[in-house]
Amino acid sequence: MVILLAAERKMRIVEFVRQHRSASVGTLAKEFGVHEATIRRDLAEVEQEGLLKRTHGGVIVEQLTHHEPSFNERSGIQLDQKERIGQKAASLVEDGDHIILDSGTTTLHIARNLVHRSNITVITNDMNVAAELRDAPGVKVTVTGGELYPSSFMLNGMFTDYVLRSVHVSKAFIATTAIHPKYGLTLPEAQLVVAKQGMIAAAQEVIVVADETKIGKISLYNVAQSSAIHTLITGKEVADYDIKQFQDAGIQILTV
Amino acid sequence: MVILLAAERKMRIVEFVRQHRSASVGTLAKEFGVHEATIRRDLAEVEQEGLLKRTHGGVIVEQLTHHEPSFNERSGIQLDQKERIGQKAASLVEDGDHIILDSGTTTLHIARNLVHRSNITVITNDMNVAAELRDAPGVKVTVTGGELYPSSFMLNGMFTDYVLRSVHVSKAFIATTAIHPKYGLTLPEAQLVVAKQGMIAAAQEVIVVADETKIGKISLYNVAQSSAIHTLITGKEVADYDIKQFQDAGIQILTV
DNA sequence: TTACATTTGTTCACTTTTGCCCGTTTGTCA
DNA sequence: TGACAAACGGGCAAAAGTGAACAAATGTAA
Repeated sequence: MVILLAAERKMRIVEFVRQHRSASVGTLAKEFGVHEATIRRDLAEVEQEGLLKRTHGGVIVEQLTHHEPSFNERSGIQLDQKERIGQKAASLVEDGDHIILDSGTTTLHIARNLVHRSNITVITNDMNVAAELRDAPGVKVTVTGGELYPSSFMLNGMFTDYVLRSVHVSKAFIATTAIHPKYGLTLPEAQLVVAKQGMIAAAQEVIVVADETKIGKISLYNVAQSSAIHTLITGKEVADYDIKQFQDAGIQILTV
Repeated sequence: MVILLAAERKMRIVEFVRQHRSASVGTLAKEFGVHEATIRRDLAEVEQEGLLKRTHGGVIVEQLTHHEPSFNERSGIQLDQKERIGQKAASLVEDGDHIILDSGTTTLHIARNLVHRSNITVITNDMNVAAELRDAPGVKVTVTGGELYPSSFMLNGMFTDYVLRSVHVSKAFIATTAIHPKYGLTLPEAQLVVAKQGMIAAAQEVIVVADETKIGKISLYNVAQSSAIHTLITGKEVADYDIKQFQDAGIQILTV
């Protein structure tokens, strides 16, 4: 362990915590080879300067007050239902999970409900979802990259596909405009098919989130059969008849 | 150990500390073969000149970039300078160009000046830059992807590097916290080095944008030598002496 | 050479930093 | 809620660093 100047150690602490989002006093003490009491004294000063925020047991990065996380707030339609779906979906995420969040307004609501969680890694192709989770201390965010779709925040293309082929996650939350018990997941645009298929292939468990208006719909391009989908989360407005159809297709359906 | 004149030793101390980011009195004493008391006297003078900052046990480089950026960026002068640099940089972009825009506040100003242009492709690792150009009808945007840095909009990591290795552009606009005529482009954080090197390698013409406060600074990690940089755009506040130094190093320098 | 100024090295009293001890506070879990 | 362990902060002494005074070495000029 190289001995550092006190001033430099303080700067490195700030760097370290910014990279790791948070750190315990013990971790920092071991990292820099000094006594825990010394770390506490350092942290007191660093907090005084407003760079980090002290908590019991360690530090976290100071939550910036200007809460302007997402670039844009759209979608008034089905807002209440989407919010309920987002909350339910987020509750399926366990600490330590690595998940994929597809681009969409419903998945954005999932992100909002993950802000206060800890030790979660999120891979997304939506800049809005990424921006929402940007300051969440317990959430690591990876953006897929790719071409930015005009007047949206979705990324798509060969780079997106490459990243999705390079990862493996426990759960993928997929948004869609059409899901049908027999024909499965379909899309109106061919360009988006590969990315969604990549997400499905990268996940152990595939969870589709869709409000009532998407249920029973069929679009032109086939993305995935019903058998590839494990769970569907939708609103309680959906008819019992439809629910039964999905259950018969082997899909676990959660209505909220 | 070569015996140095006092004045030269002082200059060498400044260089040494700038390269190492910090140094203890003992290290410097051994390095220059003089007594610690002599080093202390030197440091007192050097600090008087405002070149380095004294701490208990040694010295560190005055980290304007770490503690005062919020102040600097809010200060109207700096903002004005960045705006001028952004405008000038944007004027170098020709219709049909494919360019890389690095993450940073100055490069964000470049993006703002590209909104009304046509037939331009922008590759960026900054979600803010991407969002700024999102609705520009004549600009295609590709985001590199990667891990999202806490409290910023920068993307970094293996996916960023992969994308940068996969593209070729006519011009890359690089932001930095330190550029020096002799030591070239340097960074305080090791993790960002590969991405910047990728941008430089992907471009036919490398253009560094840096306001006055970055000129002549040296940070720990080496990114690129001066010979790899074609053009430097900075504010007219920069001293003629510094300008000449960069010109002698073969860098075209534009002051606005 | 001598006289004098400047710089460097040495010593020492003083200050800051650090590690450790221990009583108090805080978070967790049954 | 109460018990328990972890974390905290204040006090203290050892260690490291500092500044000032002074001596020694070096440089300069008559």
